[in-house]
Order: sequence, then structure tokens, then C-alpha cells
Amino acid sequence: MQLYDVEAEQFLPDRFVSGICPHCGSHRAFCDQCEGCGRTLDSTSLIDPVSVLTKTKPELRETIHWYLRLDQLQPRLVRWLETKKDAASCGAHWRAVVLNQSLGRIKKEGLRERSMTRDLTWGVPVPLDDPDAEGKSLYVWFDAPIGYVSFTAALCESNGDGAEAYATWWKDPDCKVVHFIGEDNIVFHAITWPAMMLATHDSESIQGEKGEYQLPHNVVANSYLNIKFPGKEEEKISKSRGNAVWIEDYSRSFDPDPLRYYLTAAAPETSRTAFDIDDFIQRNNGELVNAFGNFINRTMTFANRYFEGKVPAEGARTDVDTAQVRRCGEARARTGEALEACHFKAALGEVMALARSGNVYFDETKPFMTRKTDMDACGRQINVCLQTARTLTTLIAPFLPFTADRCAAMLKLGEDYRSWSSATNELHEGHPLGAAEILVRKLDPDTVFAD
RNA sequence: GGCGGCGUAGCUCAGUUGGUUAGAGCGUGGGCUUCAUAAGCCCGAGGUCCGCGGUUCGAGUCCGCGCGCCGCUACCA
Repeated sequence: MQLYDVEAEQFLPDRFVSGICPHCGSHRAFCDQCEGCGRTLDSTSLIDPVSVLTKTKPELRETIHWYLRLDQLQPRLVRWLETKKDAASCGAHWRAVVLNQSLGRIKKEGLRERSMTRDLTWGVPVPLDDPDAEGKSLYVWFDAPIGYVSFTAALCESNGDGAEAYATWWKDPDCKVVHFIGEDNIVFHAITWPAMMLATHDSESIQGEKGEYQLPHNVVANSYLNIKFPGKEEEKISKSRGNAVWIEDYSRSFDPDPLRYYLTAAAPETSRTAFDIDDFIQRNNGELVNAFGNFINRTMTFANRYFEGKVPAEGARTDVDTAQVRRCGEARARTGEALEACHFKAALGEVMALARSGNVYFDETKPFMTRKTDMDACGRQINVCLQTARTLTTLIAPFLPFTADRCAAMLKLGEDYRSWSSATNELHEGHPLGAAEILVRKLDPDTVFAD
């Protein structure tokens, strides 16, 4: 039985019916819950129910819906989620907030069956040859994740592989599916959608056997990103308030990479953060340009000016030299680990740390001094700087693809420079170099504010 | 009301399963350097890890209570 608005000619969802709470007498009660005392209500217990749409009194009508038996799937879901607590056993480091919101809720409240259909005149019609399905649509969170699969199939088809190739992506344990979402969508991706897939399984495997839908390898939820304009208070990004920075507008005047850099560096991975325009300019100029870009630039100009645009001989490396080369390998490993764990801020931090170590190495070995006293040492040092730049090119690629391409062009690297293992492939003596070009430019506050 | 999150240096944040003198970047004070995009490097100052209590040989970390801020509790995707 469900409340029906005769005038609007539609069934009413719980939040569309207001009335008086039978417990506390508050007038701010909805069908499912009272805003006054907070108690959850039975859908028919509300006193003097009124439709929010037409202010008329709704009547009870019988309707039929299809339910997802989350209650029956709960034990398997819990077993699956439990494995996600331990990175070692599941191979993925799940963020605490995702487990807390999903597993925590199940343990305290348990799951109830949930209707996956709605009495709607729009949306995706229930695809059943059943008179009761007439005029009913699928609940959005039932068909939205299925869309993940169907657009994979559509893509496979347009690629000429045939729609059935979707199984390569969705039904093969070797293919890890990772959902990147906002924190408000956690339960749908960590509970509802996995439950739907579990319901299709024949096996008792919690992850899914080959040929069965694979549950997510990881569900990575970010918090919200606020926005802060200079001289104003931090506020929520809102289309209606017009305080959003549109990608189309931004990309008309600026390169995408500085924005990528900032959005990664300031991402709300554990708690809400703000896109602060001042901070954006400052981090671009101080970190990306001064630390990273300048290291590449000072290395390239030096190599071009004093070594005829070729990689100088490696020579007999000193401890200081090998230590820097070793740092390149360590940075590759650490950045890779952080990326695997979806710790993108930390991963980017590792890349920046390598760039900074390059600057430290440059300052400590002083090739601009050895140039006058010991040309072999100078070449050895610039060789190490170039190896560092080589590693940086690959490591920065996942974050700043255009910048990486420009680095690769300067170092005359092949197409495969993005392959992670190639990061520490050393450039050989005599390897030709391109002209030194400015990688990233400073942002001028006045120009940015004008836009 | 229920569920969940956050509170660590002046600012923005890291702190994995409790384990030495709590870290990074920026900012700030002092110094060095010139290859480089007026870039870079070194050293220093700066913290009652929101408060109180508890568990423990040991708590930023675990438990309880309190204070403050925030999100979810949608037929939006």
C-alpha cells in the first residue's frame, strides 16, 4: 500500500508526504521520519498526511513493486566487505570512510529489502512482460550502475570488438574495477551495486568466479571540494549560485596541467578541502614551476650549453651520484605504491620530492663550478641530473600528461616513456637532447582573477 | 533523533596495524649560491596533536564523556 495523490495522479515517495508526527506532535514530519523528534515512522502512521505537491490529502492505494533482497544478501556482503579491511588479503587499500559508512551501517542497523521500481511516467521502464510492470520505472540506483556495464558493451561494439567483449572487463578476475565517487554515493557503490552483482552469481565466491560479475576491487570516495575566491569566504560550489569554475572557461585561457596539479594536490581525500584560487596560483608558481619546472629547465639549458645537447658520459660515479640515481628508483617504487593505494596526494608528493632532490643534488655538486675546474665531473653530474629528469618524465605522466609529453620531447624519449618500468631506463652517453623550453609558466594573479 | 566524518605548526595538510626527540609543503627569521622561469640550497624558530577521564610498560593513534564544525538520512546522477 502506498499513498497516492489523486490530483497529481501519482504515487508519492515518503519525502513527498508531510503531516503530524504521532509521537511528538511536530508538524515537520514526513512519511518515513519526523524532523522534530527524529523517530522513523511507518508510512501510514502520519496524522493528517498532505501531499507536498498539491497540498491535498493523499489516499492509500495498492501498488506492486520489485525488491532487491538486501536482507538476504547481507551475510555475503558483510563477508566481502570484511575482506576489504585488510589490504594484504584483498590487494587494495580501502579508505576508512567507505568501510565505516557501509560495513558500519550494516552492522548497526542491518539491511532491509529495498524497492528497485517506482511508479513513474519517466525513466527506464521496467523491462518485464508483466501487466503489473505497466507504468513503472526502474529506481535510478538500479539502472545507473548497470549503465557502467552497458556503456562498456557499447564501447566494445564501437571499437569493433563486439558487445560481448564487455565480459573481458566485467567478468574476469584479472580486471580490477575501481569506482571513483563522491562520499554521498558510498552506499550505492559499496552495498547496492555489489549486492546486485552477487545476486547474479551461481558460485558462493564473494568476489565472483571467472565468467561472473566481479565485485569492485576498490571504491574510492572523495569528500567534497568547496571553492574559495580571493577576499571571500569558502563556500560550496553551486551551479545556481554561479560560483563554479567551468572547465570550458578555464581551458580557453589556461593549460590543463596546472589545474590537474592543484586538484590532485588539494584533493579532499580524507576530508573536505577547498579550491582556493590564491592557493592554486601559489602552488603552481612555487611548486610546479619553481621546484619541478625549474629543475628540468636548469638541467636542459646546462646540457645544451656545455655539452652540445647530448647526454654527457656517466663516468665514475661517486657516492653522491649513485645516491641520487638510487633516489630515482626509490621514487618510482614509492610513487607506484601510493598510486596503487589510490593515495594520489602522497603519490604526487613523492614525484615532487624527487624533483626537489634533483635541485639539492644540483646545488651540492655544483656543475656550474666543476665546469671550470673538472669537465669530467661536470659531465657526470649533468648525466645524473638528466637521469633524474628522465625518471621525473615518466612519474609525472599520470598526473600531468601534457607536461610529461613536453619533457619527453625535450629528452627525445620514445613513445613508450609512459611505461612505468621505463622510468629508470638510463639515458646513454651521446643521447641527443632537444632544445630547452619552458615547461610550465607562472600564473599571474591579475590575469586569473580577471577570468 | 539515527549514522558517519573532521578538530595535529601562522596557513594547507600527512601520520599505515599504539612504539625512540610528532612530519611535509607554504609562510616567517638568518645564511649560502648563480646553471636556471628574480629560480635553487642550507640552518633556525614555531605544536598542551580540541578538552577531560580511562585502558596500557607506552596513546596523536584504542575506549568513554564533553565542546566545536560538517555531511548523509532523495524518485538528482
